[in-house]
Amino acid sequence: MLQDKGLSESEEAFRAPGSVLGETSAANAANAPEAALAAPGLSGAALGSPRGPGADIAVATAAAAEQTIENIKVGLHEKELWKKFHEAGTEMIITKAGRRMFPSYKVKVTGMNPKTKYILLIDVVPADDHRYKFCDNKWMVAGKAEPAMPGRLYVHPDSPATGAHWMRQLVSFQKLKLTNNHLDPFGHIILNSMHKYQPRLHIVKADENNAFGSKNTAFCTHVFPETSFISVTSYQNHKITQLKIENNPFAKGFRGSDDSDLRVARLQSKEYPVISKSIMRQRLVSTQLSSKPDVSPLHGAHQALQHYQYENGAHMQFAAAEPQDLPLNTFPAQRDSSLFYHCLKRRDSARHLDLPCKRSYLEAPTAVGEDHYFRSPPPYDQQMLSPSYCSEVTPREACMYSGSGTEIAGVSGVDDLPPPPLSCNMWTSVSPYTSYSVQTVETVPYQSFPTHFTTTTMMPRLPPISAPSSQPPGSAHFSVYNQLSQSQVRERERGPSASFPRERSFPGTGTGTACERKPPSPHLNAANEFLYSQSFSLSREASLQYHSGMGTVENWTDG
DNA sequence: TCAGCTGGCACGTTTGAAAGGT
DNA sequence: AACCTTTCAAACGTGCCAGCTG
Repeated sequence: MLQDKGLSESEEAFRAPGSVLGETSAANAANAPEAALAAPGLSGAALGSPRGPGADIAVATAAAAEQTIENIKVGLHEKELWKKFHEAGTEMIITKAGRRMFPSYKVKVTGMNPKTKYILLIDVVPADDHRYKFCDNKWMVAGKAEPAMPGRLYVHPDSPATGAHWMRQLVSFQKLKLTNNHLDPFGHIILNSMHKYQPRLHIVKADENNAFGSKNTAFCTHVFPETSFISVTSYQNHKITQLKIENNPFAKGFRGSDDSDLRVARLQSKEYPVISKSIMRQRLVSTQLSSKPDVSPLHGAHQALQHYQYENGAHMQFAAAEPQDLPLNTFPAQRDSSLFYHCLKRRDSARHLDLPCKRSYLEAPTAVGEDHYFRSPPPYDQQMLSPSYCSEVTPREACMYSGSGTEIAGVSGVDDLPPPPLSCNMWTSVSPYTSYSVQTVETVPYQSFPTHFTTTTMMPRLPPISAPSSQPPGSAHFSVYNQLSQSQVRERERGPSASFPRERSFPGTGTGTACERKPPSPHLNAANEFLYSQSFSLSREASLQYHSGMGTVENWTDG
């Protein structure tokens, strides 16, 4: 199950002549201008940064891991499609029940050690601290961002798996869902509507226990700027709607009757609004209901039919075009690309690939259920303004110790705060994207993060626990379990012998209450902890220029 | 008043199970 | 009995709109 079920693109798509991947390499950032590296956590030692006693040993032992990690390259699948959306200003619907991303996040990974196990996970971090509104066919800043939502991680269900497994074919995060439900029990990524976000892919080397966090743990982070998006509860930009309808197979019901018509409709859409089937249907109903008595009942239907014909490109003129429906490229492309993809489809015959490590991943009891090494960070503004917070906190101080908050006394603004309960909502992603390293080759009008490397942290820091978006009291266990996807929830309930069934979601009812659920995957916890730790690790080296998304963990004790 | 959100709807896709054939 | 193919139905994902809400 390398790919989420339902994924059918073949790896040949990446091998076919002419196919090109937008690729990032943790090691070769400087040599990959097309790559957008971000959030790198390069070992400070590799850059000659000052370290405390013992750090050199840790760095030396991590060298081997770095060798592997830094060779990993990640290519974004369907980069062209992503760019299409990006140029129009990608919007992602968020719903209470959770909505998938489209285009879905799929990558091709190369350069892994075939025998080494890795954990792949995604988080979605705020791209800035603005709230947006769609006005005059373009996105405009509408104020300051609301407090960040719990920065959940989406761990690929195959994790941990060998490099050979990951490299075998596309790695799909198709099942990742976005929600605006602050209390979402399914582990979906929680976002604020009308905010801009940036997904990030993290590749973490698993240790001998199929977890990570040991001394040699290394990781890299890959960011594709074209995958940034603005979360919405309903589409704002008509062009995005059309792109979704045209490209998402699930939205075929809103297309024209056949491809040729669709193509014409696409051409027309540049100049005239496209009236979808559903609009036609609903207009038909409303028109029939509201039509004047002296008008034939078919009149409305006729009008609606005309709309439908226009949608299908049967006519070249449409006088009733509404100005607001005119597509407008609110985010003009900054980079002309000739990238081309071969998008082949095939059934994934190995849909239910069962990894020996999966069982432990799914069933192993949590190794961390206590609040022993998380501390609430200062509020975002403090993070941004406080040099001590950004640059003087070590991972050990932040994460490796249990006990009192005095161990992170260097963290400004946290001393007065009680330690938060351990939770998978230990947001790894809360502070705006600008707060950590990003190398963006291309710039986008609404992006505010720097277009060149300015190193700060590997991962964004925790939000203030006083933030309104924080977990409700006593929800720690609940939150921890939240990291499991619905399928994982069901999988757990089916027991270890169960195969991987087709996923069914049960919004609202779920498959049990939070208190009935089993402990979360240790990997999920570890993922948060590990990545969170790196934020502090790299904060310490804020003055350095990083060119690789790699980091090491020193003195990690996995639970 | 209005921007944003929610719920219900219809449509097409996906997928596992069942049925039938080899 | 085992395997493969086809068919079917239910669940799912999607965009749409009316109505609701703060």
